[in-house]
Amino acid sequence: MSTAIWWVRRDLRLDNNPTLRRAVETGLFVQPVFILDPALLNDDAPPRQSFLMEGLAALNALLRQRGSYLLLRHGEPIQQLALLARELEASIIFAEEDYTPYARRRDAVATQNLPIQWVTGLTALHPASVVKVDGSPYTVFTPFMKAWKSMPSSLTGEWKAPAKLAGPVSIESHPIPSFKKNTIFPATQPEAEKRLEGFIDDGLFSYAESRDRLDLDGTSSLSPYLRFGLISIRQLFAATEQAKQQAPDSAATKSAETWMNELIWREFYQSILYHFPFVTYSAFNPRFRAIPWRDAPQDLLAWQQGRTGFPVVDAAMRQLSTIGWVHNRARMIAASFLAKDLLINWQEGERWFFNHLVDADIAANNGGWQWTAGVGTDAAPYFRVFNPTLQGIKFDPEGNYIRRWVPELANLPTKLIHQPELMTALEETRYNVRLGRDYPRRIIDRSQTRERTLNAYQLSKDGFTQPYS
DNA sequence: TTTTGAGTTGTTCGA
DNA sequence: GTCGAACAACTCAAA
Repeated sequence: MSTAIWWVRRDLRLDNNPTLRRAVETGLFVQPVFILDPALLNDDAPPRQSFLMEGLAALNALLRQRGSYLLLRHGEPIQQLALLARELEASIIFAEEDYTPYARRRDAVATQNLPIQWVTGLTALHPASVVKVDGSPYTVFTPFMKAWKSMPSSLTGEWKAPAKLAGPVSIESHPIPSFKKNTIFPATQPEAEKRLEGFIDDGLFSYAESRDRLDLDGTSSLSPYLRFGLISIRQLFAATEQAKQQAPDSAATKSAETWMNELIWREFYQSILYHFPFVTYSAFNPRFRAIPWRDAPQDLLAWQQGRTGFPVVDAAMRQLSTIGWVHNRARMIAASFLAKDLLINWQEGERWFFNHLVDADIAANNGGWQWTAGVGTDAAPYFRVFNPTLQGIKFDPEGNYIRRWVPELANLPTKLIHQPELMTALEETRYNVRLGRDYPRRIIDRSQTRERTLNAYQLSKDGFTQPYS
């Protein structure tokens, strides 16, 4: 009997895995394979790399319970797969589609050289299937969302991996590189399931009102699990749809709807990346490709290190470097500050986030940055500049988010924590915080930055003469 | 082809 | 403290 290879990529789970399911349904022996691609392994993103390794170890443990194992190799993926296919006498390979430019180049080579079958699973719906009647892609979220919801459901119900997954032969596997266990986001499938259950039970129906609160756990915190496929996006949609049927009131229904739309945002940005791969190196909107960004390495450094003197921005940036995850609103506040207050190229911020976030996904990270910088699809109007003080007061009313991540301000009363620069000398002594010594003074005066930014964006717009295409 | 309605997440100013 | 308008006029999607 021949073998089917399940090429594991960013679908590190057994249950509700459409790719594994396809492989199992061939009736062949299924051998799970993961290739560590040196081109994707670097030391720029330690939290994500570590999460991946932990996820691989957890997947291997699950497989061993079923008499199988994760066959791991290092090297150029297509070459390694070709070698393995020969060693295993495999007649077919199944893999989940991935839409980054790098993945698509690699996978095109795989299609030409290997007996490979592609399965949609990174998104609930294939990006090429949610398009306008003329076949062109959506570039505005709301029409995309409506079209997405009108599509026939792709939900196929729960699928549990078989209790036995033994392959015919055991061939040598390279060891999984060492990693540091993530104490905040344990990279296991049961942990992801637990979080989903917890969020559906207690969180989903209040999501609309609490999701923006920086000081509460109002979000699902599932993003790292979605990023590496420790949980299935279709399972999230199905669980949400099911819970929505039992919503106790219209507010709860609305909350479930809001959460579902967030998941559709994820589908939207995957679709944007699929149809417009140039967004990885260029603003989506050609009018905003000539903004005269500031070259301000000191300001960039202060932003990266959480030393801007704007408490909520600093809290976000320190949360990022400490745990590799940041509340979505805090991401927007920090991103808006970099692009629209410091007038530093959003791509600098995109890269920093990408290297530090445990959940960083090219499509979502890029989409979020382009949106916040006002240069992307359906973007925030460019004159919309977040005021970090107001955002802090509104979404961290007691200042507890700031106290947690900027501990030198923890003693300040709520009245001052969003504006430590208003402290009198007496208050500095009383709370034992000296500005410029214990906490930085503001690195910019925001009263001028809005106009500076509007001018810079206007210049780019005015200089743009090519027709929009 | 032309027209029309709509478009995630804000801030500031002045009444 | 609250409210509406301005920000700047724009593009997208669908009828």
